[in-house]
Amino acid sequence: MDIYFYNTLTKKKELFSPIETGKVRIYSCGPTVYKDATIGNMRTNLFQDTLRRVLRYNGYEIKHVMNITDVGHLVSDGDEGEDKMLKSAREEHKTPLEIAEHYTKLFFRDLERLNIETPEIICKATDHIKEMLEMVQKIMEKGYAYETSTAIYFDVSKLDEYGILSGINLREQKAGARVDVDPEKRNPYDFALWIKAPENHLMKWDSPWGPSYPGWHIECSAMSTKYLGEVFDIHTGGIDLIPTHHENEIAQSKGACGKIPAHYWMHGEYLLINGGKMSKSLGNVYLVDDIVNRGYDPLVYRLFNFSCHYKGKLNFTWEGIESASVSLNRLREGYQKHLAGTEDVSDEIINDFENRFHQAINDDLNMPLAMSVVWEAVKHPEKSKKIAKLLEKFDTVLGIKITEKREQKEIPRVVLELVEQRKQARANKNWTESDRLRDLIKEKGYSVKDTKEGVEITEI
RNA sequence: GGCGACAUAGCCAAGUGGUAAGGCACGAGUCUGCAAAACUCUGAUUCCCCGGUUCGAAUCCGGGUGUCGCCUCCA
Repeated sequence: MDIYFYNTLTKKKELFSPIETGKVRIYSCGPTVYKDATIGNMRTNLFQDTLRRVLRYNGYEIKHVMNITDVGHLVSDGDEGEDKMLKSAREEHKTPLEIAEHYTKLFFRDLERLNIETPEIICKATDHIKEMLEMVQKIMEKGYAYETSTAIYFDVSKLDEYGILSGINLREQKAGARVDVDPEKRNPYDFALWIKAPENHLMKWDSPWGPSYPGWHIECSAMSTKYLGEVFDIHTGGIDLIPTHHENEIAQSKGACGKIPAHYWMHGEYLLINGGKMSKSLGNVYLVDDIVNRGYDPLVYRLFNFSCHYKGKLNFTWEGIESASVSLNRLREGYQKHLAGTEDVSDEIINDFENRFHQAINDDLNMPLAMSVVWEAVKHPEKSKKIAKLLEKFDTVLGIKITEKREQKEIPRVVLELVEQRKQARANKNWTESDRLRDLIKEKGYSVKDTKEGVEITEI
């Protein structure tokens, strides 16, 4: 079945056609490991994970590379200010390496909690200084870069179409809108490929230009080339990376080898907080921890993301999370009913569900539409193992662990005793006592439900 | 000033020419001693406004209005 993706490069939905039959090579811009990853970062990772899962559903073999930025990302994209890693290190009284290790660990813990698959290759910027330097030299030799007293800059005026991704036109840009600190820069949009290190700079390497360190963008170009080749299939990232980072990656690749590095550029939209933007500088940031601390299964956040297309703004509210939480529960219970079901469902119905689900995910990852098919299957009146099996197949894309049962944690003996007492009271039809005990159990943090199979005890 | 996105029921949201998916909430019912959970049923003559094209438009065109994002950091 054909797959269509919206391509930021052409601003159109296009038929996906890989370079190599049956294989897809993807590069995703990963985290700068200087602070906690937010649920906004995770939205992008969820989008990328869905992309992987959809491609695999279609039978593709995937080679997915994600970088870890542990050097070179300055506080400002205009190549100004401190390196983010150094700033965090200074603020937290740690070494840059410790900072990187700490936040990398937390990042992968969040990926795991959200059931996001780890890309085949994870690569750190600091492990690829050699490759980066080689690329900078290549760009330099081809005449696309120049040296100043502080850095090696890419000369954007040497490219005929800098800005194709974001649609900016250099001539129409307001002069001076971008304030430059470095007067030696030839054009306002020139960016640093390599930066000469001031004395006492913590992270620096030897280079033809003395002790220095990489600019932010070169790592992605160098590592994607190393692991995926000069041109690969799909490049992904958050929408904010379009105007600077990805534009510059394209510039670098064109400078080094004359080609745009990827055929398809896909970008995930922002997650909003109560209708406005979330940003580290505004301080209205939520972490996966915040969701877990409110007692939600982290996969609730995953399901929440499927309520909207990846290219649309998604508004985060606790009401929305509660809604997703109820949904996740009902999906899982619905699955259990089909699993225990003994009725038969025609292959025609199964194929129709499968077909429509497949069509939805192949249409630029239309998860909201795909979910409507999932719900139809879950709510199908005939309870059948065939549907349970189908839902398991769907879950290879959804990743919400639909087969999971509600966790029965160890219940304290005190609570069990109260439940036993209540059972007695109910047998004696002593409802006042029964209700009193139910309140008491609630105070201990548990709720009781009287089902046909007996009493169900759940932690609140 | 430049670039871009969006506007569909109380909320989230799909749908890009053929007569409005789905989820949550609300309400009614089944079950229950009562609850809770679960299940069943129920909601837009209508898609921001005004024109136009068409047999036919939420969907295309023109013009408004409003919201948001980027061009400072951020996925």
